[in-house]
Amino acid sequence: MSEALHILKRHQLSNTDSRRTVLEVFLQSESALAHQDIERETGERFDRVTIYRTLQTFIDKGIVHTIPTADNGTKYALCRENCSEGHHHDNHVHFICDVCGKTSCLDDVAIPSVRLPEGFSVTKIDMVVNGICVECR
Amino acid sequence: MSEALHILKRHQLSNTDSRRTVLEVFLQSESALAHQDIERETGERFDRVTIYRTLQTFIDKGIVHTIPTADNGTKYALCRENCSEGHHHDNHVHFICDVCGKTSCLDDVAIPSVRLPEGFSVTKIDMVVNGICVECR
DNA sequence: AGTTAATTGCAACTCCGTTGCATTTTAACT
DNA sequence: AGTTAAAATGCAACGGAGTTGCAATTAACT
Repeated sequence: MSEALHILKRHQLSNTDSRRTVLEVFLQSESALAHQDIERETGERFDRVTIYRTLQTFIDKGIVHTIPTADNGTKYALCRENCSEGHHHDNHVHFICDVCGKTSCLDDVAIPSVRLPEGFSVTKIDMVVNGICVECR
Repeated sequence: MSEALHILKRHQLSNTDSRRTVLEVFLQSESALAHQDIERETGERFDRVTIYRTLQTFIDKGIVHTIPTADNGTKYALCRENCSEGHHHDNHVHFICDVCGKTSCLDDVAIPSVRLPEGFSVTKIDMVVNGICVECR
């Protein structure tokens, strides 16, 4: 059984053409993908709306997580750790290369803790680093 | 001379109704503002486009900086430190309260340094913390 | 194979931000 | 103050991102 199929099964998602194909695109990609990238990589075979809904389903199930981009867009990447339904554990730094534009999860770089002023509590932290990646330097 | 006027003078910006009014809104606000907030606070007196252009001018001049929001929007806040033309020094953590929704600059909370893998260089770091602010707890 | 529920595609829509252009306002200079 | 050139504004129109309702299609199960 293919990896993609396995993931769908594990999350009790029905095996549809678009879900399988979108998952395969993620599995073959090293960097995070924008909605447009996915449209292109799937060969324009699926409706925009279908891809949006597929992505939303994957997010709900903890299969992918989102990454905010500098221009107020969203990119999507597979969750490495075991994210559970409705709760993500993507406590890692996201990196955007200024040269190649690729967005990637630095899975091994944990977000450092930060001391907030008295009375503030934390539920979520996003850290996005821009710079030049190891490929482009 | 009003504070707003002073800021405009200092950055060699002509003193127009919209610029003065938008600046005054910022000066009177504790939290960061979305474009919509500014439209409302200025009494719908200016065209959307004018406000967008005014904000862009302020960003270019280092008067305000942007803050990404969770839903891929943008908020704007005055720069406290002296940002120079074309270069911002907003090296502080941004905080979004899950209860009141207000976005604010934690000017006193510096972004902690982070160790990236070998070969990666850094040009910019964004850190956005979600949680509950001191007012809402 | 047939039934039911889930998924998809299509059309339409909202929202955010941008661009071109004609009109108005500002600022600088008599 | 009046003139003028440059800058700023308002309007209309556009483009992209994401959403919603609904009818048609497909998957999963007996």
